[in-house]
Amino acid sequence: MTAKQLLQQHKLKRTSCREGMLELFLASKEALSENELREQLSGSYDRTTFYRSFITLLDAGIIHKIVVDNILTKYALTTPMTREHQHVHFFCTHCETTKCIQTDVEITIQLPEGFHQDSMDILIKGSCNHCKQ
Amino acid sequence: MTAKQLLQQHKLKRTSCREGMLELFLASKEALSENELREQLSGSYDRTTFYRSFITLLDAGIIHKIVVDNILTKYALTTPMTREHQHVHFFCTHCETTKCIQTDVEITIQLPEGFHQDSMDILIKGSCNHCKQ
DNA sequence: GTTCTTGCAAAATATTTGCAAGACG
DNA sequence: CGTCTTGCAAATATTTTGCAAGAAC
Repeated sequence: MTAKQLLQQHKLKRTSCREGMLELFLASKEALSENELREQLSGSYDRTTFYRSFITLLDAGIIHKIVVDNILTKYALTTPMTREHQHVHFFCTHCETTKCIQTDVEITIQLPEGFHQDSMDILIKGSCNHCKQ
Repeated sequence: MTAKQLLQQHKLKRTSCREGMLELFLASKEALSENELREQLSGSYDRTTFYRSFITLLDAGIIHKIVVDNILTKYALTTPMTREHQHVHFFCTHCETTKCIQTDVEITIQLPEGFHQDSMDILIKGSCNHCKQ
């Protein structure tokens, strides 16, 4: 799957900003922040454009957003694996690497009477393989 | 446990802002936002004071912070139940009510080789008992 | 050529910091 | 009275909006 195909598949205009962002997402094993994208695209685009592109790609479901406390916002491709209801993210508290974790176990939490669950976000914080102590 | 006791126990000065905040937390079954606290304390304190009081109470471990995406930040008392490594919050996408959910089930997620878990935050989104459709 | 996207400027929002005045113990 | 806390002003950061020029199809 290429950036071009992803955009066409979702009937989105193929602009260089969107295509550049998607290429970076496709090449990365980890979630990326706005700043990381900006650096790698050599600051070619305005911040406003990034924000609007994020919204477009989020709405299309091509990427999803990962927010860690209020510290950090990252984005990652939505793959079949991450499209699931149940979605686990790992955040390294040392290097801030953030990634989607595959899980086969079905997690169920008993809610109080009258509460209804739509989705569940799970964030695990710790040290990644490069930062292990 | 009273607000006064909580502050003394943690060797914190007993100021009216801290005490007022803690009284609201003690009386509430749900997490509260800065705005909710401000309204209920009739805007008696500066925003800066709230932020600094949050930091003080967070550092002391008296309260904890719940961030929902980037939309909303709430705070709730840290009770023995919520002091656990594993922490479940419920967020109602209609009325934005946010609360800590008790769970006895121990959730374990297999991390990739070399990754180490310190903590896990679980956020369940859905409708609360008042907003159920 | 019509519609959607971009860049710029500016506004809105959330949060942090410095400093002098004031409250707590 | 010494130390910690508050309020104000201002800085910083993030995100949103309006509008005219430009690109995509």
